Amino acid sequence: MLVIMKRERIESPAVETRAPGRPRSEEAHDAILGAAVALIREVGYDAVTMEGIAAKAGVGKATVYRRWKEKETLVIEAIGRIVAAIPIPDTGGAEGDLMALMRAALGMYADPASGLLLSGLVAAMARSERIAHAVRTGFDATWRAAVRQVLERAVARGELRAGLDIRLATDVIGGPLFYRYLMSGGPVDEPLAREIVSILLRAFAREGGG
Amino acid sequence: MLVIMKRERIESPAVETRAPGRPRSEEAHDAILGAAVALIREVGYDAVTMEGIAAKAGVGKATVYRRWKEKETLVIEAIGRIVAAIPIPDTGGAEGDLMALMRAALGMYADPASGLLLSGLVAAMARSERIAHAVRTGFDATWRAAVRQVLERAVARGELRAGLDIRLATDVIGGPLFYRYLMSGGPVDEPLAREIVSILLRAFAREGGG
Amino acid sequence: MLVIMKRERIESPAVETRAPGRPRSEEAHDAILGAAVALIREVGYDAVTMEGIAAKAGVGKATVYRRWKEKETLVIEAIGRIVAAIPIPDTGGAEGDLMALMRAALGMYADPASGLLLSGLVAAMARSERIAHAVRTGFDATWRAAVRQVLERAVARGELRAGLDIRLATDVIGGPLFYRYLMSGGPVDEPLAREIVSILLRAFAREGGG
Amino acid sequence: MLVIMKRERIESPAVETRAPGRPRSEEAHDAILGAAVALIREVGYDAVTMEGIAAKAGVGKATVYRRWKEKETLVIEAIGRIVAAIPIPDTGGAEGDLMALMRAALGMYADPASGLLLSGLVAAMARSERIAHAVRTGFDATWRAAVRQVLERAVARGELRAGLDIRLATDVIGGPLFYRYLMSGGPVDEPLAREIVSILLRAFAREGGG
DNA sequence: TCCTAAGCGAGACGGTACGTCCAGTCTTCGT
DNA sequence: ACGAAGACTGGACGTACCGTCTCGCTTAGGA
Repeated sequence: MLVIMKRERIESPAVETRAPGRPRSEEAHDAILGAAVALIREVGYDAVTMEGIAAKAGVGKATVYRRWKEKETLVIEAIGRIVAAIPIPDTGGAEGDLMALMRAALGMYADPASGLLLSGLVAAMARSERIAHAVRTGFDATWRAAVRQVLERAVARGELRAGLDIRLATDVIGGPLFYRYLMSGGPVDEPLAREIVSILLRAFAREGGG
Repeated sequence: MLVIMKRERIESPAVETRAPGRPRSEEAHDAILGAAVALIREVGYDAVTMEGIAAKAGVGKATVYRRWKEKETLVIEAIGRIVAAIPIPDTGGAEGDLMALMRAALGMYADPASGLLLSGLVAAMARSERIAHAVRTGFDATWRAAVRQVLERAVARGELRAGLDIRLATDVIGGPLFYRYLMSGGPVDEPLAREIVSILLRAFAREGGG
Repeated sequence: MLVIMKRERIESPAVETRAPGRPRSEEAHDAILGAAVALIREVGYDAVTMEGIAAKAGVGKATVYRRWKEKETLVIEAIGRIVAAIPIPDTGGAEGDLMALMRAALGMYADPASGLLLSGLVAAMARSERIAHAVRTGFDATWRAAVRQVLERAVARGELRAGLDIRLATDVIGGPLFYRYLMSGGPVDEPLAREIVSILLRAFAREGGG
Repeated sequence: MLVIMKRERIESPAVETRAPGRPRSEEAHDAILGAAVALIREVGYDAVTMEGIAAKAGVGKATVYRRWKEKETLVIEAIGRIVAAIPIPDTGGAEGDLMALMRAALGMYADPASGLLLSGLVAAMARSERIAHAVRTGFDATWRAAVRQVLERAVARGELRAGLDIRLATDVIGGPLFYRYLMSGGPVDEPLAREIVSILLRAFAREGGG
């Protein structure tokens, strides 16, 4: 699952030594990243062009290339910007916590821009190991961390059995939504979320429990 | 989940009525697809060009564009050639049947071409409703039909509870593999498959059953 | 000078005839030539395509190529169709005859289609000696013959001097209109015609004449 | 009549204000025109391709298209390079001056490239008002200005009658050569020039003069 | 205060591929 | 044995980007 989060700069010039000459403009930097994010959401990954980004940012192409050696590098960083902080819920129970997480995910899928973003991302990941890595250590990791924390708390409370495979559980929670959204085209909604949480709870309930 | 089938042409001329004029050359068609497959293997997905494909196939560019409106469509179909069909298993038990299905899926994910195929497909689907429809009624529907048949048989045998949501079950079976393969990057292997089947069987077991 | 006729007869439907499987080759022939003429007038020589001609004639490309080996050959023949019989005037005097000829020419220049036709023709002549020959022995020759006859009659009547260079006189009559129309862009009208006739009469008046 | 002049750029960027950005390369410009001229000579007008020109000039296609919107415009300008300027003669007499002008024109017609140049120009003018205007205010105007000056001097000297229609005289001088060269195919030579000058002098001689 | 290095927006540069359009040829079917 | 339809190879067209390279200018810090 991915829920987009806040991420810091991936590529940056070494700023340790004081460079001579005019310093790089922080404004231009932000404008470029902002334009890239906007274009990725608007037209999708493939249709984004460096010229379009530069134009939208009101910046010369050279200014873009001075900071990012190639399109891929910039897009990776831009993708990192498309983040939502995902609050880790604490409702006191596993079901409540998981549903809160699910609702955050549903919110993302409900955004019409997400289809292009997600699919473009997936295509880019398949083509570039660097992009794949950026996405995995970026917003996917954030989601997984949130799920992990919720699950561990549930284990600690005795709601779920100790030793459950957290990675597996995470994929079971997020996978069906992802698959439905991108491939099979069914509704990605609250009932689906509820069913999945229910399946998970049943499957990983404390032994001898429920 | 999708397991690629025969050769469900995405772009195809209406073949209902006998067309006048010279029919399209099956040789040219095969040569183009063959050249595309060869080039994808040689230089990789991104570096494939329509001009290169036409040249390697010994064919005019117009002949390529007559069949595939755009590069993406052709490349997707070419990659689809690499992947194989899925037989509907009948081992006599739900677990055996589901694992057989899973192994077919694992086989596809194990093919290095699949990442490109799947991600290209996903990106194309997000861009084009036509492609999305073709994939959903083609590749994906085939997989879903196989799963449905296996599940219905299990219900008939009393292994699974009547009235289970087959669409949901299908997404729960296929989603985690798809998600792991394209997004989170974990292993898509036999243990994962076994766990998922196990979760499903537990979640949808006949009520009161063991 | 060339004088182009207003020739209709572009369409050749007339499908009333029952075809027992015998060639209607003459119809196709005429339809092709008619379509070629129409297209030359409509869009100019360069923009004419064999496909356009075949389509407009309601004929397959092969049918066109069966009769004319290449575009040039067809266009040559089509151009030959765009000729008008130019009536040789006989007003009883050189000035009247020449002005009658002039008015025929002015009529052609007044037709808006003539600009494209003429310029296309000129370009085609420069490119192809065969086309040049066709044009020169086709409608240019018709014009020259008319002028010649008028001038010879005038000589016979004693209005113009014997031994005048008829070719020169013809070029002096036709050249300025042609040049103005195609190059300098001035008006090609009655006053111009009158002046030219007047110059010619003065220049070639019988020696010792008025 | 036209005698091609200096280098009256047909397509040119607005040069009034200092443009931002990298200025266009004069080297590239010359290389393109040079390559175009060379190819026209080598393979002929029709067979010239923009790709060939760009390749021979060692230049990207975009660099060519940035300067000339279409093939025709470039080729016309390239051909214009082949032809030289026309000096305004001053021999002291109308006949001498006019014959000097005529000889300049004959020189142009004698150049084998001129047929292609002229016909291409004419075709382009018929297709494009912009090109027509450029040619009329460029090439053609230069010739007309020279003729005008010669004629006005002759009027001032009393050799030709006051109030003669200069535009008419210019067309009568240039038209027959142009027509003969492009259409009727007769010789464009000194005798023709001499006859035309003679006709003109007779037709526009000072009244009562001899 | 001026010098120098590097920044800036703008846009041209050489390339490569795109998707379209014809020329002239070939192939199928129907009449 | 035609003729209509339309596919075939080949190759130029004009466009759009890529990543690089000037241009004339601005913005600092250090001399």
